[in-house]
Amino acid sequence: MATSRITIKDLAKRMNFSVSTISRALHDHPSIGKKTTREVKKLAKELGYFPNSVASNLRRNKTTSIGVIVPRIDIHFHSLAISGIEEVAYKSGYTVTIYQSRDSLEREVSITNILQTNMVDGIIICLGLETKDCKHFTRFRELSVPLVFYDRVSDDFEASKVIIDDFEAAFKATEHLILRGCTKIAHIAGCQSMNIFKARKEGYKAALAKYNLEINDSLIEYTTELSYDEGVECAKKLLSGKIRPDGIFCANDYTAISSIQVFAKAGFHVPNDIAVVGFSNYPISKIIEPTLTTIDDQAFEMGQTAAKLLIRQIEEKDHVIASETIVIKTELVIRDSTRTS
Amino acid sequence: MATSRITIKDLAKRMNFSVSTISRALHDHPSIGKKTTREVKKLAKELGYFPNSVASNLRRNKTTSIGVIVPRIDIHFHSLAISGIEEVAYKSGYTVTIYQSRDSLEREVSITNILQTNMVDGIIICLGLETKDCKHFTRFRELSVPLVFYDRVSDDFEASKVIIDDFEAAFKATEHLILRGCTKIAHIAGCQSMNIFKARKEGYKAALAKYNLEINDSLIEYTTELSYDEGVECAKKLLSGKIRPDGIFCANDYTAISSIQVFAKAGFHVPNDIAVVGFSNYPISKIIEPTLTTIDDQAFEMGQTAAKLLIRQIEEKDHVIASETIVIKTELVIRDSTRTS
DNA sequence: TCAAAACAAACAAACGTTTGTGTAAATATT
DNA sequence: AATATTTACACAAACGTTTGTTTGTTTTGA
Repeated sequence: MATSRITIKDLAKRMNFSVSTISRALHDHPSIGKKTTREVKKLAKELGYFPNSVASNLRRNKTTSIGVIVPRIDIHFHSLAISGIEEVAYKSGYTVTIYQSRDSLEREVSITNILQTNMVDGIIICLGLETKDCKHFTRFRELSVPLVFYDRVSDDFEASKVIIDDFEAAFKATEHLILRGCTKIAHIAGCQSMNIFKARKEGYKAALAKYNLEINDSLIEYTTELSYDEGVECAKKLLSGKIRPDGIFCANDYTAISSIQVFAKAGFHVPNDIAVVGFSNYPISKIIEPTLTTIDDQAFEMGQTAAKLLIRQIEEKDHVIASETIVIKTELVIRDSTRTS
Repeated sequence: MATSRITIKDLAKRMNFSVSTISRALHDHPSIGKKTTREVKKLAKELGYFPNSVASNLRRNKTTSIGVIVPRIDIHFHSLAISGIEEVAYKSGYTVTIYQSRDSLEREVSITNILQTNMVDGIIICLGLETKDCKHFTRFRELSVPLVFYDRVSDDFEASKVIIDDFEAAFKATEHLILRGCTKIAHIAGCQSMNIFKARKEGYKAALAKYNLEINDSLIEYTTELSYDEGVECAKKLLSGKIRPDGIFCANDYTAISSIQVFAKAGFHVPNDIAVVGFSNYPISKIIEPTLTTIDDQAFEMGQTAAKLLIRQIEEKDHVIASETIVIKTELVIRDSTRTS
């Protein structure tokens, strides 16, 4: 038998107070007597009263919940980011509801519909691969629901963003290879319709340029999704190409690992014959042998920052919100795949 | 300037209908004329009406949302499970809000408070390490909010559960080592206060017993959290122990990988000198060299099953709900770490 | 001692839906 | 043609809060 939930009304009836008095007492409103407040709270605890946030939300027109749209949550980068989001949301009293777009535009749009009826106070988004156009997000602007994009953002859409400087990170990574003596540095690139992967390639090129190394298109291999298997293919091409590289900067860790393995299997020593740098600092990168030098993309911190930014915008809603772009500092983590042994 | 949200009232005013007519029209209620229904829907679309689910939730006393409590979402097992949960929830029109207990009992309890005020329709839980006692969940039973536990469950608490047969999986894994010729099989075990890790150890022992192999306690190493580093320690102990094992069954993939690496570095060939089986089938296990034989723990499917079970219970709420325990089939994924080359 | 101020609580409306009931008009039944 | 039935809609209450306003009582200040 379900004992039905106890409400403010129940407390009011039991104590012969009005519901408004109970409500105010529970919120420590100054116009309620000290003694009354104490007793109301006591009884509330005794009876196991919990506020019904649905009712409260309706009345206050606020849900203290934020929606998060990610391509897939089982990708480590995103689960880490969500972890960061949840962490600051929890501490600020917000609730996090998650949605996977699975890189489908249709689903992303459908999620925006759901979010609109669900009345979240703000939304954090990492765009799906198919999304070229953010018009399905404009309505939130009209409804003054703040948005914060992270990692995969749209240049054309004005909103707050949390990103890393992919260009600078790639530059740093490539420069690291150069400084350790590599002169023929290859690049395994990600899908070029995504800004972040384009930026990584540009950073790579810029580093070569700075040190007067030739930029050779035959040393750049393209993938569509930076999978391990694609990495193997790319590495094999590099292995059998005209120019044998002595260093590779890969746009993620998976392709970096395939590269290491392909070259190692072909008899090359990593890093002595060929040094490899990845991107993301996935857990695997410190376990693989040799351990992988990589760029830490600060997923957790990105999530935290996005959430902080969003909550600030939610709570400053009366003020005009200036879109803000925060660039998170990345870190080059040097490990054995570039460390001369 | 925020154009304020349009409501049923607005539609009613514009069309000179009562709000009840609008509401019923939007829901295709038979007592509303075909023409009216059509026109209401048309105007609703034109004006960009979206239902306010908070109001609807309050009235219907139903939120079509489910809460998920996991220790940490950035653990691959959990992010995969959540992905499965989100997948079926999405298709059934439910929303998923996530909470991380971070293996803290205090936080787990605090989350139950939040969930109680947030009025979710049901909860999916993977218990934190500190949780020995589930009394903070009993109130949901009284409130008739269905619960489904997965993976880390409590034997003492009656509720629906989705688990794998850890005993059987461990048995299978160990048997696999035996059948390939291993006779001195070690085990790297997880925290024995958790059922699942205890079961894995028991399954290991049972397999040895079945094949009349000696169960030797000096071949069992214990860890507290099955970390990579702990795995290295355990493997080193096994390496320098009296009895040199020729096979290891590890309670997870990380410790399996450390074992492989420690033994390989000591000059042993994997799998010829020592075969290794892990547990979980983490992404890394098919990338590491040699690739790792392991038990696939079906995280995604567990999540899906938990969500299906929960939603069924939510929607059959008038009926008496029988607690149900579903055991997901695991799979032994045979790879190079046990495949004689 | 009396008005003014401060205190403590009640009243009532509102948030946007959903839904049981009531009621005219239109249609069907005889 | 009178009654019964159906159709199509309106009315109003309710869900559990929050909050502006009002009311009654007590305390303060001169």
